[in-house]
Amino acid sequence: MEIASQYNPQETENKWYSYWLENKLFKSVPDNREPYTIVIPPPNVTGVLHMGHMLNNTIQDILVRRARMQGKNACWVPGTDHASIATEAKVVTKLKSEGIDKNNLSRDEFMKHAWEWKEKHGGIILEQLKKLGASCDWDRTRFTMDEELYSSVIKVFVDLYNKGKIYRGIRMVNWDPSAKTAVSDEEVIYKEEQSKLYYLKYKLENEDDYITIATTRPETILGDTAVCVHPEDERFTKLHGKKVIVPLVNRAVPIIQDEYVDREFGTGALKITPAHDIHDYEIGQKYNLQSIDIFNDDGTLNESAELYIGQDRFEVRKLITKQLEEEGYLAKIDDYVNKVGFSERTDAAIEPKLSMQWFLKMDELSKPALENVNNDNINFFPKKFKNVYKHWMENIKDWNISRQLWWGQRIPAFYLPNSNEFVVAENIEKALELAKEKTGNKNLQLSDLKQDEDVLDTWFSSWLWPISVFNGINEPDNEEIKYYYPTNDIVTGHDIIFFWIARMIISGYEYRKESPFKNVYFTGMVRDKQGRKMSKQLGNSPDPLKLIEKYGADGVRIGMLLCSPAGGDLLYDDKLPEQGRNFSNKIWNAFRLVNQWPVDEKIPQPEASVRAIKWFENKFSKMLEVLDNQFVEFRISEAVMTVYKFFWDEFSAWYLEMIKPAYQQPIDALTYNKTLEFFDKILRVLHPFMPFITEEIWQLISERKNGESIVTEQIPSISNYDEDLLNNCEMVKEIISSIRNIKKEKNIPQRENVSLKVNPNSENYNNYADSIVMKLAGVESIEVVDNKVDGAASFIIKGNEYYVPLGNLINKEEEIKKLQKELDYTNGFLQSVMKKLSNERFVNNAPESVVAIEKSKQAEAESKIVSLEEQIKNLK
RNA sequence: GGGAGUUUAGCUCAGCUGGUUCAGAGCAUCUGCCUUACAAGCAGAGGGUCACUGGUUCGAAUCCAGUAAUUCCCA
Repeated sequence: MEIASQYNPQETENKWYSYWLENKLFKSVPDNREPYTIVIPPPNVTGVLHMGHMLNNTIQDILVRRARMQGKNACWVPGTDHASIATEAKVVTKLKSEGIDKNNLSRDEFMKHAWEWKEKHGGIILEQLKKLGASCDWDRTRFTMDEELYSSVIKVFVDLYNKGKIYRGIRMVNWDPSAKTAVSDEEVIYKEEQSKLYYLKYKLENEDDYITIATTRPETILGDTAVCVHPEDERFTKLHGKKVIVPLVNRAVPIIQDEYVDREFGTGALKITPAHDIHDYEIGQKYNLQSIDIFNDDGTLNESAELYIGQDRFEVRKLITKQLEEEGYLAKIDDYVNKVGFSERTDAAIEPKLSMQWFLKMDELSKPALENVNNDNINFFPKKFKNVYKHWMENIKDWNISRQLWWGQRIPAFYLPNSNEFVVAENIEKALELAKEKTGNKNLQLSDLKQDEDVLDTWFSSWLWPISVFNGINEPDNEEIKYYYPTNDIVTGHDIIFFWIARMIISGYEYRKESPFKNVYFTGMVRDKQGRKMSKQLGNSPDPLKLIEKYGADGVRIGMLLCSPAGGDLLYDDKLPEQGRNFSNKIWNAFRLVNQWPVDEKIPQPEASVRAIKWFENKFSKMLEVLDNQFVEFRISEAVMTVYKFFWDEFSAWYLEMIKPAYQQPIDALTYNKTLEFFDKILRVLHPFMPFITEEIWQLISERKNGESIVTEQIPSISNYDEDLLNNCEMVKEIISSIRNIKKEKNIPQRENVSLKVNPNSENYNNYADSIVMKLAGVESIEVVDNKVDGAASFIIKGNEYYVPLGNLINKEEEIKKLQKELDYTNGFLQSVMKKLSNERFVNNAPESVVAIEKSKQAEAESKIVSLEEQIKNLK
């Protein structure tokens, strides 16, 4: 069969992915095997695949495929998250483009549009994951608003409410005026902004003097209810107890004193707007100040502002500055850099706002979650995130779980007629019963109850994900949850350690008395070459699907992993998938080589092949051991490098060369079969990393039955290996390289044979692998001698002297120079060893083994010096 | 302002409890090769005062302290 010299991934990848699906190879049902479970971090239903997903899901796929090949019942649960704010924003925008205003729709009508949008666009990202080769059990695909998952969330809300963990209260929240909802602290991104510091003059009441305050937000003066100075600030002592007039609105407000004020900042006098700044709010509480909320939900000014009613806050900033200046209140404007919070979802500037919200009490709930990470019942990789986690958990604040949106799980609180009183129940029928009980009014109707308008924070549903995907909230004793929970590993970016990881652990202990997973693997952020985050604005994020098209999924997977130590950021560069593609090609060509050899059953097995096979078996075992340890420690990028180098160097460059038959000569059957067996084994080790090419070659390497696949083959298991044999082979490799180098220096073609003479001075010498030396180095004879050889290039390995007689090709001058250089180096080395050994304190204090090592270094160096000196003498 | 991390070759990073394997890997660079699996390749080579200063020790990239740079988290 004619096989292309370059591997073409496009042709094979779709073929095998369909084959895997058709044969249900990723399907998992509970049985008596050990389970291995991962739940996917559900990507946003609005999202498309980006580089972060690529990395994250490649790692998960590797873990799952490996577990599957270790005979475990591997289950990778895929799904998506409803992303309330992001999705609602998308739908609103889409409706707008169709001329529909959300405000004119009923809740039900809007939800219909939203579901339509979800059905149409919500599955894109999962389809993209298939291109990457993700071996998810697709039959298990879940969505956080699926009925089962929705009801789980509601059930948990009711339960926590009944346990007294959920309360309603007025709080200063981060208000997103674009989405018109509160967002959590974690969803606010602070960015440095070039802004201005405005110095405004407030006139004292009934006096001609004034006090100057500094603010970055002049529009908020309309909500001012005090001016605050530091009690010990002598500049203002005379003003204590007086009142000032807020400009434009002419409201008289008190001057108060509090140590919160930073005397160095601005003028040392601070305006206080309790309704629109968290610190001002606290001060307002402390001094019983009035709160004047001057903003509407959309960020325009309301009637309480008295001025500029209905205009946007940023527009008002410009207008009011102008007016203040015109009316003589503006002292000056400075340039100023400050941090402004923006909504993660809509990028609108966050407005601190007082509003009625639902909260979850976290202090008690979070205790087991803190403890079990502290005591390593749950392991974080890398370890350093334990600190971050601990710090957050120890200072945990109540979680604002309500969002003023429609898309999401609606809060199951039902208000009594014309009242702020409410009951909480899983459905309105139950709520009605409770309401009747509560009011004693038997005549209440369903229509009398009014459900809370808010929905729950998306994370309030995804924190249940490892449980709810197995329906473990609704049916806590079902077979699936009992079998798959707790899951094994979770893989996610470290940026959602609080959003998601911490909260999943909390809910895990609350609802299953057990952590949702044993290991948490945090990936780094994918950045561009210059270290910048990938973002749409910068346009520095490559399209993953195009990359897969260009380099193959296997190539991209390898590329992502090569430079991604756990938790460390990885700087993406096209060089990476290119390296991965090159590796695919290397594997492909190794297969081509083996595949084209004619086999002759009758010819005997050459000795070199016997030795090579023995060596390779041992080398392979050792590699498996190394790889295993790397997986235990989640050193995935090192594991990739291990298999990469093993295939490229040990298998392709050494083993295949050792057993390669002469050009157009057949290979003996024993060696051939053994080589196919090795190839098969390596493919299985490689499969979790590169699923497509390994399947392609595995299918070609031997006849396979329909439905058979490398996906469900066993990964080779570790066996013992002989370290001495491996060391010996490393020595042989050195000999071969040395001879090749000599040939190169003397311009002797590599395939021209030379003879080799050995003066074996050390017990390390053996002729076990001479046949390999002869074959790979192009040596026609190896002869043991007991003295120096004239007219020869030489080298010393492990105390043994090797000579390649070259007659008049030898340039004595050059040879002496070379030997002298090595002699000088060895002398220096010996001196440093002697320095140690002559130090009494070293000899007395260091462990014996260390001293012994130094002594053997001394002996080796001394004997090397002797033979180098003799060689030089001989040449002269 | 508080806390955590990082600093090793041009780049990205390994170096676990101090002592042959301790100064490494991959990529990049340079040199020579279209050698009958692979130029997406082969054979070689160069490249680091292990951020800086001091300490502990017979011995420090490794432990301790301080300094600097840098990143992240929290306020």
